[in-house]
Amino acid sequence: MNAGEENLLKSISNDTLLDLTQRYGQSAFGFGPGQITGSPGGRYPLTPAADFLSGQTGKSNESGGEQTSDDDDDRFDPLDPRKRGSAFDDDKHGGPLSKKPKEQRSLRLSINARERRRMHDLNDALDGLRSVIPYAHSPSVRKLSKIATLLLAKNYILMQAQALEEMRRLVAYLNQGQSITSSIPTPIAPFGQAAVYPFTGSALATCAEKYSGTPASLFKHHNDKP
DNA sequence: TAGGCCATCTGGTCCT
DNA sequence: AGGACCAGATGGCCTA
Repeated sequence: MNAGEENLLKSISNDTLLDLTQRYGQSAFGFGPGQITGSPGGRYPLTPAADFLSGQTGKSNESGGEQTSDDDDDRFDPLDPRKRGSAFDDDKHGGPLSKKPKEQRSLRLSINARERRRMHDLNDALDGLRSVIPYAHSPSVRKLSKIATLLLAKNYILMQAQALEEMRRLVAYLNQGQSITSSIPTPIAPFGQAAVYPFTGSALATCAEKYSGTPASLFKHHNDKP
């Protein structure tokens, strides 16, 4: 996780994230301390969540499209240096393609366009992933990097699986207690008392928070690497 | 200025 | 043969 994403965590939510960063720190992303070193900022502009979400609006599925030429992609901007591509496909720059036959050049441009669309589809899928995992989507928060998105999603899935498992155990425990104490009503011990409640302390102490879907609950678990 | 992140091009490989 | 997928190379942008 870079410093930009560290800042992201700090700006997710004034209340929950303060607690989050203090308790779980950077390991919430699943990175080890050694992987945090360097920590120069990310390149992301202060992109609102709606910014990359709006990139999906009105977007057709280009993978199944019939467009084949190099300039058919509406997201491809020849005037934008970051979207224009390298000088290799520019005759005026005398790139390798300029020495190839026109047919080969045309084929290469077609392949390039296809690859570009494929990568755009991949990025759209990543945007979709960002939109469903709980992290701040406010304009003041940087967009998650690709690697951070994947790691955060992985932790989120693992946390949800654990939450589900503990919920099952909770239901089983309640059902069991009901059958045993049906004749003699006994007060049930409060959550968190491990002596009478066979669940992990973390599961009990933050039961409500755990299932509320807050970022804190997301970052809390599964910091270890497989 | 270094390093992180990204988009794009490119050639290779595999699959249909 | 054509398309999908992949990884390496390259260069631009941004931030500390």
